[in-house]
Amino acid sequence: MRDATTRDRIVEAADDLFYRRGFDHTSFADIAGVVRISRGNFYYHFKTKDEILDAVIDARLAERRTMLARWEVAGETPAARIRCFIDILIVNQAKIERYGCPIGTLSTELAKLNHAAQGEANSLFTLFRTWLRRQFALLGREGDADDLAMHLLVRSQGVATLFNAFRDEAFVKREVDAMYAWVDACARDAAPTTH
Amino acid sequence: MRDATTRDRIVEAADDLFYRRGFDHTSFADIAGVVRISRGNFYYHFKTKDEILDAVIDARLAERRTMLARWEVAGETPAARIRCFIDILIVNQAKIERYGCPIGTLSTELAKLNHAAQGEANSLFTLFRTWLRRQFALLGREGDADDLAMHLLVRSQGVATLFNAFRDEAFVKREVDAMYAWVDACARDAAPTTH
DNA sequence: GTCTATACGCGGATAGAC
DNA sequence: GTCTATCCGCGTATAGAC
Repeated sequence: MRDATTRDRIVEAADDLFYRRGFDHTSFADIAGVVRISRGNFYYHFKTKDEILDAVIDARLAERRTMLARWEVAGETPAARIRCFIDILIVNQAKIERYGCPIGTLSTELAKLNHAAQGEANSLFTLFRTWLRRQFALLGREGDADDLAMHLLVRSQGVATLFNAFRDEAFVKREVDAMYAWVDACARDAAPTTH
Repeated sequence: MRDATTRDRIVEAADDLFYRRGFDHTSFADIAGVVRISRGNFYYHFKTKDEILDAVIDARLAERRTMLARWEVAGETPAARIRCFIDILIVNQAKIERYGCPIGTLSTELAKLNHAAQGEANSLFTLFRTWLRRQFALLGREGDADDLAMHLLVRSQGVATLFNAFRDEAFVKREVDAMYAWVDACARDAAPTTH
């Protein structure tokens, strides 16, 4: 792999700062400080701050798509793959505790800013929604796969928000276990395959 | 009731704007425009913007306490009172669709800003958590009342976040119905009273 | 491609008149 | 108690040298 271009390094730093501090609250000076370039140099790579946001969202989309592809390989059954999704709350525990969910908090912030990129940001949610829907369908829940996908997004978003507020690890563990049990129940309730 | 003081009107306008646009993104000029006072006049009533935030949080706490007291009267059973909480998602549907949950989004924003008032803002969550815990205990679930309270907060927060992103009313209705059913199941699972 | 210098408005905050 | 005038730093963005 070649060295990261300056553009790539800007996007990477912005991604991190937008997550940790929020999009609006992150300044060019903040990003420049991380990337070690001057503020003026920014405008060679991007015309506006909004263009950086678009690039960050694209990068997040690409990264999550790669992650989903990995789960396809790692999970032998649909239930196992859905558990990979639930496990994000454990794997990224430290970051979620401090900064919440990178997708949910960006979506929420852009809604308040009434920002043009709201739709782009929400496509991150849609990526997971669609993927989960397929897993639930494979689980034998074709009829309500999308409802189940949304329900799981609800619970993971809620856990992220409240973990960020209360910072209680035992709480996350309980909720994750409850989600595991719920997925198992979904599988049990599926109409038995007839063949 | 006496006329609202200028201070009250500032707090009321700030409360609304902090909710709709976010705390950081709301300027003194924005609030002054609503209240129809000059920017200079602010500093007679508050020393800093952070003091306005404290006052807004206090106002929200007082308002929610009043609301909970109303529910105590309106709901004949613990289950009915818990349903009052769930119904916020319906009653405030239009606002949640546009701006999310006023408590959750403030908590999330202050965490990113690493703001001193994080604890104050989280006390809004605690208010509901404690109240719900008591209702679940009265329902016969003394043993895990707090876990159940947190679980309901998880689901209402998650629904608010995803409703704000996807703006799908049918989704809210489904999730609210599922929460109703879950509360009923909680009541059924309670150990039967022995006397 | 990266830099320095700079424009220019908006942010919170202060001083002091009325 | 409310106003006007003003300070000053930081925000995005631009111009142009190297």
